[in-house]
Amino acid sequence: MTIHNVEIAEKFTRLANLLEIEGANPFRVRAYRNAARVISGITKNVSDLLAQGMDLTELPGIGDDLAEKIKTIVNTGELPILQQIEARTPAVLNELMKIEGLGPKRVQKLYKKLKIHNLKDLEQALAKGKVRKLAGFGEKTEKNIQSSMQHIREYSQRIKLADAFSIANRLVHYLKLLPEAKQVECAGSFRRRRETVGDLDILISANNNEKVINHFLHYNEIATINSQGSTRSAVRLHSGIQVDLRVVPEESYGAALIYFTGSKDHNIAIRKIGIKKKFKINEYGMFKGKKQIAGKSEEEMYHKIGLAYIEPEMREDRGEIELAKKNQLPKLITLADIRGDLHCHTNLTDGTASLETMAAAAELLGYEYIAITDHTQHLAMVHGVNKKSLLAQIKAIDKLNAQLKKLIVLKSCEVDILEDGSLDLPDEVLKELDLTVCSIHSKFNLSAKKQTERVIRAMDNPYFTILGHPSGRLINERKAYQINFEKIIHAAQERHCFLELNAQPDRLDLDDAHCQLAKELGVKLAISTDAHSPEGFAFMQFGIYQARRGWLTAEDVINTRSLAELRKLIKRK
DNA sequence: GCCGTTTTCGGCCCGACTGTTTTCAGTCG
Repeated sequence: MTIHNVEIAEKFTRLANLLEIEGANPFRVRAYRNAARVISGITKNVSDLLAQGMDLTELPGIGDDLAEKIKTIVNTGELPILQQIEARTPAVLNELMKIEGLGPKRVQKLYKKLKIHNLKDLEQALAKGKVRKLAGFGEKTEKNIQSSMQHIREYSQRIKLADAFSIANRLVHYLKLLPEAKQVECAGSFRRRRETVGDLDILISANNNEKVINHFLHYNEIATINSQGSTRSAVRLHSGIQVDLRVVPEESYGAALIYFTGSKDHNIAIRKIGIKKKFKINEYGMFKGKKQIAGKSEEEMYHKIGLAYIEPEMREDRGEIELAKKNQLPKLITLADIRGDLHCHTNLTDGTASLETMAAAAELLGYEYIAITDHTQHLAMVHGVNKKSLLAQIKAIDKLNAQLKKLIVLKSCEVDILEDGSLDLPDEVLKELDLTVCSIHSKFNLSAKKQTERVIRAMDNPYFTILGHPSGRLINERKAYQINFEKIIHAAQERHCFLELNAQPDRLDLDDAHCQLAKELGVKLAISTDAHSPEGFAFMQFGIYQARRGWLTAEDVINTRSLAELRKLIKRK
């Protein structure tokens, strides 16, 4: 049995929560939390690394003790200290920590005084009015707990980045209407472009706080106001998302932007560098004694502590700070680098627009090329193409290309990878195409071994070009299928194939960590929208964000190339 | 529990807001 990194991380997180509830040394708790984060941030399997003889104490925040505990988990699947603690403190207390306003101290009190073990117990105690009678609790706390529980029941998930975009942009636009608001930005995980967003953190620089906060509180999408002070306020919108607003003076804007963009771990790391240089860093700026020496802009803050400017998408404390020290940060890809889209559908299968309409839309975007990739016959549900209909489409594309002035339409299709790893159309048809996108659309539940072999066998076909949506996950809906990515990426590298970063907002597949792994192992990606309509081409921006989170440069992505270069690059050897 | 160009012991990021207090603990980001 292989133990996966997420399982190790989950054990440490559970241990940290329970220790905290028991009132353990907070720094010990932090050490376990940190270990969970470090482990889950490693793209390679820790059990494999151990088998290769790696010394885990080389990892940041992992000392002799934690290295030993990780080994124990890998070898036995168990963490004895966690079992001991769970024997005396119920594991389900973890659930209670998710409620807003309940931290370790209050959870401990609920458990010890009222024998509350889980959400159900809590609900009953609340109904009987027991909670408000506890010392430190009161009527308002009781109400807050009830409303947070209600919210958890209704919206347990973080929302997708694309959904957050429309909500955030509308709010930012509203806030900018006020002349007193000098600079307005949505910070937090939104600005780091994480694939899902928990809440929105809005930062404003102004010299009239009262007016700004008042304006904010009159936004017509606000459902409830949770807190309001002279520099910050928190509300919940009708859409269910929480918004935290913070107002700072202009001379602090850069410092505050770093602080509120996070991640928390990135901030802790840069504050530590500040401390070494005898500076104090907070959201108001950088201080030497009482004197402010930086704070107006992010660039100034980073430079003052000897770091190159770090793009928000990289601020996860995954090694970016070390690179910034050496001025070796990658130049991240931008939307402007993209010259074409290699995955889109027409109304021949499940798209909504004709070949001609899709081509015209791509031409308007200034693209040099697109690949038309309709589904193949195995996907009968959408009338996937067979040999005959694909050959007809090829003819239509030839005809269209003769008329188009700026764009070239590449002949392609999204070929189903069948269960045995064969492709859904015969080679004699595939050889007529410029490239293929090969994807799994069936048999998601194979074992990791079988699924991996299936894909690698497909790559053995000389007409395989790009592996489409490689993990098959749908964010918040469907988990990735079991597959060994390291093996897949190695196989792609050996066979001169490519992986897709599918830019559909509910896919964003590959994820950031696997983008990084592909780059490390020398495999290039195609960032493609999988557009099913002309509007679908606009999803490219979300693919770019994910790519930036995976540290990709224009060099790492094949559809940043001119058509001639692309043709050379995708030619199988 | 981790870690060291002030350290192998004694630190570990830091400030705002709420609610329950009557000066501050708890929580959050």
